[in-house]
Amino acid sequence: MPTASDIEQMLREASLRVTRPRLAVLATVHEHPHADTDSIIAAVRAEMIDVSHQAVYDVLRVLTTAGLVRRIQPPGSVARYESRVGDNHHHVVCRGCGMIADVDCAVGDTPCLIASDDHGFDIDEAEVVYLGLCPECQPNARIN
Amino acid sequence: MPTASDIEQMLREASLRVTRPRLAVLATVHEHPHADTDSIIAAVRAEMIDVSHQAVYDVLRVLTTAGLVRRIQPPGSVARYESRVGDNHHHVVCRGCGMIADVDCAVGDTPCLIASDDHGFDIDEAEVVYLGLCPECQPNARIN
DNA sequence: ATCCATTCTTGACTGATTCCAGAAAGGGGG
DNA sequence: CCCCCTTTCTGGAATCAGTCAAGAATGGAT
Repeated sequence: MPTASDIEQMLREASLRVTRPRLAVLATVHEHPHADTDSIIAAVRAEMIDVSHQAVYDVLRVLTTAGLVRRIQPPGSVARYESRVGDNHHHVVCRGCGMIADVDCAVGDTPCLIASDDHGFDIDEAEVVYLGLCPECQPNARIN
Repeated sequence: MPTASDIEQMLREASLRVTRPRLAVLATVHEHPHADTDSIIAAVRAEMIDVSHQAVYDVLRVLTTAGLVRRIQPPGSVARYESRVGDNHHHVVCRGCGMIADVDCAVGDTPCLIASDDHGFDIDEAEVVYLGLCPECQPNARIN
């Protein structure tokens, strides 16, 4: 887990101003992977840091643009953010409880970038979402 | 393109009541792949069929549950619907204009169902979204 | 220390989707 | 072919995530 000064340095390296909301939000994303915006707001405020929800939305957009966090949008869920960037990894989403876990790509570094027919598109990224049941939800599903 | 009676039969085979809104919505999804809800409402009304937007939302949910249409939610876009179901195919989304095209899976029928570490999840589906630029948007991107 | 651009706050607003309750319509059994 | 019950449709209001706008505050280069 990065320290407060690590976080600060990340901001500086991205040529971003270092402000209290940014430090708090970025630290929170590192502490709570896959958190949605509301959870992030709650977590930041729990640290006794007073921020408007607007500021959090702004900061998350800026951090995403700067590549410091990654925004993921699982089907049927609001936007979530994570700090793991730069490696091409994907996600499993539980159909039962919505839990999200990271998975590395089975094939290679740029795994699914090969579509059978790309229709002339210039493809630069592939988002993969696996859907299934987490270990905890599997027993419940069998009962029904 | 399925005829009106094909559409009707699809509904019956799914044990769904045959109603005007359902016929119209299902036909529209066949005619306009990747349409969002608003476009579907507009297209249905253009056929002089008067439906409430609520009915369209209902019908789409019912058809999705019955497996007659598939709901897709590209990042940064509202929900869209398509009639191609049952085959495991994916989508390319253009970063420029938002256009969506179908792509078959490069690897096989159940392509990316193999995650390197599945965390104990029971995975039954993989959604893949390729992001890039469509042929039309590529020249514009180069200018910037 | 000062100044300007950037960022934050407050509060209102949009747009997609859902909830609700009553009205209407499908279709299997008679 | 008709009736009744269940499912579906209508219209309106509500919710929820996310965005817009204008003014106040703050970071950091000089």
